[in-house]
Amino acid sequence: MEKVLIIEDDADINGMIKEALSQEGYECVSAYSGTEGLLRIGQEKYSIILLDLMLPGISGEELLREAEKITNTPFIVISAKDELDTKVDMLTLGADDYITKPFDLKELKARIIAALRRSSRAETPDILKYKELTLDTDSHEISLEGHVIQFTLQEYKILELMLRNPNKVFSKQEIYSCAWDDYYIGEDKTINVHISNIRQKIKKITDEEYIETIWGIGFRLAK
Amino acid sequence: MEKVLIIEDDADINGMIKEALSQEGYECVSAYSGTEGLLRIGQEKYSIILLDLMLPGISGEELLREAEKITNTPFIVISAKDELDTKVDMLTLGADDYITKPFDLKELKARIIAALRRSSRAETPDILKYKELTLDTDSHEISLEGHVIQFTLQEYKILELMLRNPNKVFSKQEIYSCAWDDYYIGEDKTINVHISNIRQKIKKITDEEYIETIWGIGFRLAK
DNA sequence: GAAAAGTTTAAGAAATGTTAAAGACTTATT
DNA sequence: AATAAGTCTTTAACATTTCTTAAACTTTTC
Repeated sequence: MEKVLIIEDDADINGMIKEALSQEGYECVSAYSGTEGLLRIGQEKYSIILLDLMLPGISGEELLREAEKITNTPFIVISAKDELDTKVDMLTLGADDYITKPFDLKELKARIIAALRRSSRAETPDILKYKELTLDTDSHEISLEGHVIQFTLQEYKILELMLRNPNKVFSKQEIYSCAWDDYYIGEDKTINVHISNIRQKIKKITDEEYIETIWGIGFRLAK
Repeated sequence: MEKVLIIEDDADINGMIKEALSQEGYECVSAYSGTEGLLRIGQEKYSIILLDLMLPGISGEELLREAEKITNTPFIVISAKDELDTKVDMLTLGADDYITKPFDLKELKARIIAALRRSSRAETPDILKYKELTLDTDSHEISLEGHVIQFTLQEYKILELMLRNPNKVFSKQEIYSCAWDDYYIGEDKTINVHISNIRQKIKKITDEEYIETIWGIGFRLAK
């Protein structure tokens, strides 16, 4: 599902946008200040970000400049009618599109669709991170503290599964059915062996624990 | 210099846009009907195309559909204020952006700049290089350390695919559907054979490895 | 301390990749 | 139209890597 971050300090407008987009099937997250927005951008990957220019804390311009360093998510800038010159600058600076207040929700939706289409066309790789562990879905490479580690197919799949849900505890059944595209049939030792092998490869580089055992339940990324 | 095609039947508006953009240093060509527009698109490569929806001859929608087949030039659709639904469709259909009449020339310029920026970001170069390997998409020639190597069509397509995304690992399915313009049907040994043949041709010139096998996943250019 | 659950090692089984060669197919040439 | 040259696909034997299983060992829970 497409995840949208709405950075807008006016709670009414923020809520209205959220409601409208949620109805269309988007998953929405609201941020009410520039600093909060930046924080959320750093924590999670969004499909698209709606950014109001007038913000408390940090200005929209600054936010855009900062955000560009850490993500390539497309931005749609929202601003009042009288700031056209600023908007020209925004587009030049890096926003993907802009829209002026008051805006028609239909138009906003259309611009979101267009921006998402453009961004999917550009095809950007997914990069998952957890502590010092980085997984690049494009190159299928996993590196730890800068060192590339060679993982086998199953090991890779297990790590990808965990990195996509950093807090979730996975039962062996879940790991099996996800990484093997198959039903789970009794013998569960296989997964223990793979987990063990992953741990050993990680141990060669750092002593820090990356996979935690939850007794009787399964495994997850270590806190 | 950026070349702009303006497809707009109203001579006054067409002229006004042309004048404004020419002042900014764009080279403008005017077309006054859908058919003329399509003709010009076929004849010459434009950086961006401005398209009025209400056209004599052929509708803007139809034109867009036809044009998409022959070019990847971005379109900005221009239309009257009351056709918002149509515009939503336009964006979904393939337009890069839209703007409603009456519009501010400043805004039009900004949207042109944004569209050009996006398109330049997506643009692919004519000559792809990786280490000592050079592929010229124009002459369809591939050379290694200065020596031209004769590759067959399929070999060429596989190499082109890989050179366009130097880090990505390509599964056999991906290679197949890209180089064969066809769906993937089971038998996967074909690709292994082509990879093998490519490697042999490269080996005649250098011992350096250019294609790497990622077990269980596919192939990619060697680091 | 016994039972249950998890870890590790090692070896054989299974899956996947490589290469060479033959035949099928396509295209160019006479 | 026949021949020739080149290209693509399939087959099959072989090589390599990865996966699973089994067994011995360790840790946790009750």
